[in-house]
Amino acid sequence: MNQIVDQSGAVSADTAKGKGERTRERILEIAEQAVLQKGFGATSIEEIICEAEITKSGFFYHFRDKNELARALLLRHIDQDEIILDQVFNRGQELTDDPLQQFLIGLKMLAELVEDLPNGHPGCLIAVYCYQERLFDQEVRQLNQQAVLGWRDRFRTILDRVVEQYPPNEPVDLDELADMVSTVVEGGIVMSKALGRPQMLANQIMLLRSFVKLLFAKQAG
Amino acid sequence: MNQIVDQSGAVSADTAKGKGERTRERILEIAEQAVLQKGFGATSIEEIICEAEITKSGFFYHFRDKNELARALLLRHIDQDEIILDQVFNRGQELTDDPLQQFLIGLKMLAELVEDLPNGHPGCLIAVYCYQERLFDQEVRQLNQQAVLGWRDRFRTILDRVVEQYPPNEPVDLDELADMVSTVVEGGIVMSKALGRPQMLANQIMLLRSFVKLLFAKQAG
DNA sequence: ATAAAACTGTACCGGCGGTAGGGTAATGTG
DNA sequence: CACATTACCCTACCGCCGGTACAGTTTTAT
Repeated sequence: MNQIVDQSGAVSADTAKGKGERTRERILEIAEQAVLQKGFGATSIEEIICEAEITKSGFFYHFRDKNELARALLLRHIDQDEIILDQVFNRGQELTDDPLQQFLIGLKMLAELVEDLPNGHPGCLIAVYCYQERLFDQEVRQLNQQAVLGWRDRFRTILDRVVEQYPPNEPVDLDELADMVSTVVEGGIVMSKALGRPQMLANQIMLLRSFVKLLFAKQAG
Repeated sequence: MNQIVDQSGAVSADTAKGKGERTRERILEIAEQAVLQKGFGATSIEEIICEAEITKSGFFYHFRDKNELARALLLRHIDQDEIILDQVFNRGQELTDDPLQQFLIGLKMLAELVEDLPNGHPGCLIAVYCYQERLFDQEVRQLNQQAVLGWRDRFRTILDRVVEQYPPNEPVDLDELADMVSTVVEGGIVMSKALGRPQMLANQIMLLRSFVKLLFAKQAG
C-alpha cells in the first residue's frame, strides 16, 4: 500500500520546496525502496548516500541516526497509504449509494490496484518494522500501532454504514472484520513475496470480498 | 506456528543425540528466539554464542556462515509447523466424519492454540525471510516457497473433501482458499505484533472460520 | 552582501561477519 | 585402554558498517 504516486505526486510537489527538503525526500525515496526489498537492517547508509549522491555527513545532517530515518519513512508511508485508500474507497461513493456495494467496489479496486504493480507489491513497512521490533524506539513502534488503528477506523466507519442496511448472516465483531482488511493485505503481501507471485495479493483481497458479500448479502429466496 | 513444543518435545528428544547435535540444537533454539524477535540481520552471532556459552569458532564449526544458520532455522521451523498442524487438523477427524466440521474444528483449535501462547505468537520465519530477501541465497528462498506450498497442499486436500459434500455458495478457487489460511495467519501475526495484542491472531483465524462456514453451509430454509 | 542552510572531507571508533590456523578436550568405537 | 574423530577453544586479523567529531566550503534565500 504505497509507492504508487511516487513519480507523479511526490516529485511535482517537490518543486516548490527548498533544496534541503528535496534532498531529504530523495533520501527517503531511495531508502524506502531498499528497506522494502531487503529489510531495514540490511539497508546500509552507505548504499543510500551512494545512490543519492551525497556524503555521509550529508546524510547525518538530515537524520540524527538510522532510527530517525525509520521514523521519517514510516510517516511518509502512512501519508501515502492514506491518499491511496481515500481515492479507492471514495470512488465507490460516486457509483452507488448502497454502502455494501461501495465497500465491495472499493475492495475490488484495491485488488486491481495491487495487481497492476509491475514487480509485485513492494511490501509494507509496518510488517518490516513488526519483525524488527528491537531495532526501533518506542516512538516508532507507537507510530506503527497508530497506522494500523487508522486502517481499522477507516473500515469500521464503512462497515457501520453497511450493517445499517444489511444485517450480517453470522454474528461478527465489526472491529475484527475491519482489521481483516489489514490482515489480508499484510498476509497477502507475505504470500506474494514468498511465492514470487504478485497476483496472489489481489486474489486474496478478492476472496475477502467474497466473504464480505456472503456475510451481508440477503439470503436468496 | 512454531515454538510450541520447544520445552517438552525438542529437549527430551535431544537426550539420545550426540553432543555436537545437542549444541547445534541449542544454537538453533537461541537463534530462532532472537530472529523472531528482532529480525535476522539484527541478530548477531556474538549474542547467540554468548547465550549458548560457546565461542565464535564453535559456532562456525556448526555453520559455515549466517546463511547456513538461516537455512537450518527454516528447516526446523517447517518441521515443527508440520507436527503442530498434523496434531490440530487430525484431531478433528476423531470427533466427526463430516469434512466441513473437521475443518471448522481444526480452525478453532488453531485459534485456541495461538491464543494460549503467553507472550503472543513469536512470529513466522517465512515472513521474516520474505522481508529480507536479498540477505539469503536462492536455496533459502526456495525452501521458503516450499513451506508455503506445503500449507496449500495440506488445506487443499481438506477442502477437496469438503466440496464433495458441500457445494460452495460462491464460486471460489480452492487453492486460493487454501492459501487464505496462510494469509490470515501471516497477516494476523503482523497485526498482533503491531498492536501488541496477541489475541488478534486468534480472532482473525476465527473470522476466517466464519467465512468457511458461510461459504459451505447449506442455506437456511 | 551576508547570514543561514546545506552540505563536503577527513579521520576516527567500536561492533560485527567472517577467515586462518594451531591447539586441546571430550567422545564414541574397536 | 588406545585412538581417531568429533567438537570444540584461543588468538589474531580483515573489511564493512553505524556513528561521532569537527573544521571547511558551497549554495541558497533575503
